[in-house]
Amino acid sequence: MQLAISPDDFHRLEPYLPTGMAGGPSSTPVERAAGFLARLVLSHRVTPGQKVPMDEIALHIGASRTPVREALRRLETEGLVASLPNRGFILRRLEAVEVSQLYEARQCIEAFVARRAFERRNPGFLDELGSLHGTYEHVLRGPGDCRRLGMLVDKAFHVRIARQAGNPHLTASLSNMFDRLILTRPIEDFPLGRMGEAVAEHALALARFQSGTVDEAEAALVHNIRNGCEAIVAHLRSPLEFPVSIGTR
Amino acid sequence: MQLAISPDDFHRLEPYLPTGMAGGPSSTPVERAAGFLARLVLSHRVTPGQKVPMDEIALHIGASRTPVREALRRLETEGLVASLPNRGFILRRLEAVEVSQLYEARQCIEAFVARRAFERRNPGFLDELGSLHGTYEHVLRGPGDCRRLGMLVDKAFHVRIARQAGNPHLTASLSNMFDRLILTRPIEDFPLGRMGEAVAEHALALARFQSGTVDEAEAALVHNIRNGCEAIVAHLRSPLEFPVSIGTR
DNA sequence: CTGGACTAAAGTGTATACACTTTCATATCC
DNA sequence: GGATATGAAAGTGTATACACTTTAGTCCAG
Repeated sequence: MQLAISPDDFHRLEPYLPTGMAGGPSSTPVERAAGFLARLVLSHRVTPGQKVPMDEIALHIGASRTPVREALRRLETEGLVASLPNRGFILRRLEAVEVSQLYEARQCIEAFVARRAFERRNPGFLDELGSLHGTYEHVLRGPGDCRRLGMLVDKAFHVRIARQAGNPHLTASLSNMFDRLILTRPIEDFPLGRMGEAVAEHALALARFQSGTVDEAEAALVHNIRNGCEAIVAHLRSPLEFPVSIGTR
Repeated sequence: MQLAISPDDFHRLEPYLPTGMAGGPSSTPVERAAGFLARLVLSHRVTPGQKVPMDEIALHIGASRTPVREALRRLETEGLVASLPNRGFILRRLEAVEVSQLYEARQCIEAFVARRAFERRNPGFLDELGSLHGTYEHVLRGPGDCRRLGMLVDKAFHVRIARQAGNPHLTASLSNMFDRLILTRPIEDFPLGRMGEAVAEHALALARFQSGTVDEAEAALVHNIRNGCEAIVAHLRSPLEFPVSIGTR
C-alpha cells in the first residue's frame, strides 16, 4: 500500500508535528519513540484501532521496548493511545460522539482565547497568522492526499491564536484536542471538500483580527469551528454519499 | 515531622483522589504507583520542588522502578511532575503566574460548563451537588490541617458540575487543573481564611442551580473562581502579612 | 464439516543487571 | 583558606531476561 503522504509532503509537515513528538536525532529515546509513532500515523502505516507496533518503533529508534512503553504511557494520558491489559497499546479511534465533544471543547476554549488574543494582538502576531494562512492555502493546492497535512496546518493557525492569549495551559489543552482529532480518526472521516471552506473562514478570521472588533474576531473563529463540526458530523452520518477518490499522485 | 493530615482524615479523602490515582490493591502496578505518590503528596511527605522517591514508591507497592517510571511519565504529561535528565523526577512547583493562569483556564471552562450543566440539571444532580457541599462544610469544621483535604472536596463540587455538562474532555481538563493546583503548590500557599468564604460562595452557586437562571448560576460560579484567584494571588504577594499557625491537632 | 481441547509460537509486563551520570566527600594545590 | 581535582557511592536510564498471557494453529471427537 502506497503512502498517502509523499516523502516531499512529509518533510514539509515536520514543523507542525505535535508537541513533544518532534523527536529529532538528538532527543531522548522516549521523545523519539513518540515522534516515530506520530510519523507512522501521519503516513497511514498505523490507523485508528490498530495495534501500536512497539517492536518496530523500538527497532527503528534503536532502543528497547522500555523507553517506548514510557512514551506510550504519556500518549495514553493525552488520549492518543489506549492500553489493553496484556495486549499492548492500540491507537485510539474516536467515536462520532467524541468528535463532536472535542469540537464543543474547542469552541469553549477558542472563543475565550480569541478575545484575549485580540486584546493582545500586535504586528508580529498578525504576520505569523497571515503566514500560516498562506501555508494552509498552499498545502491544499498541493499534490497527494493532503488531509492530515492540511489539518496540521489548520491546527497551527488555531494554536497560534491561543498562544497569543498568553495562557499556556489553554494552549496545550487546545493543542491536545487537535492531536486527537487529527491522529485518532480514520482518514476517511475527513471530508475532502471541507478544507476549501475552512480556508475562506480562516481568511475572514484573519481579517477580523487585522481590522475588526473583538466580537467579530471571536464570531469568525466560532463560525469556523461550528461549520467544521457540522460538516464532519454530517459526513460521519453518511460517509458514502460523497465517495471520494484518494489521490496518490 | 508529623503528618499534617491525620490517618482518620486521610481515609476520608480516598474517594476524592485524582482520577487514575485511586490505586486500590487490585489495580496495576502503574496505577498503584501513581496512587501512592498522590498519598505521599497529600500527606506532605513529598512537597513541590522535591525529588520523587522512586525507590520508596517501588518498594511500597512491591514492584520495581520500571512501572513506577511509566506512571511518572503519565504524571509528567499531566504537569504534576517534571523529568530532570539523569536526575529523575521532581514534584512540580507552580509559580505564582502559573497559578493565576490555571485559575483563568478554570474560569474559561467552568463558565462554559455551568451553562450546559444548568440546561441539563435534574434532581439527582442537585442532590449530589448538595451532598458535596455538605461534605465541604463538614470537612472545614474538622480537625487538623485540612487545606489539601478541603481543596479535594472543592474540586469534587466543581468537577461534578462539569460532568453534568456531558463533555468528558472538558471534565478531564478541569480535573487536571485542580490536581495541579492542589498537588503542586506548597501548603503555605493555601490561605486558610479563604475556605470559609468559598463555602458561602458554593452555597450561593448551589442555590442558583436549584432556583435561579442560567446567567445567575454561571455568575455565581465565576464569582467563586475570581474570588479564589484574587485571594490566592494576594496571599502569594504577601504571604507573611497573615502568619498562620498550622494546626497539627 | 464444526466446535472444543491441547500445543506451540508470539507478545506483554516487569524484575533485574549494568553502563553511565550525578553527587558528595575527601584530598590536593595555589 | 578557598578553590579545584579525585574518588567512591548513590542514583538514573535502558537493555536484557523471563514468567505469564494471549493468539494461532493443530488435532481430535462428535
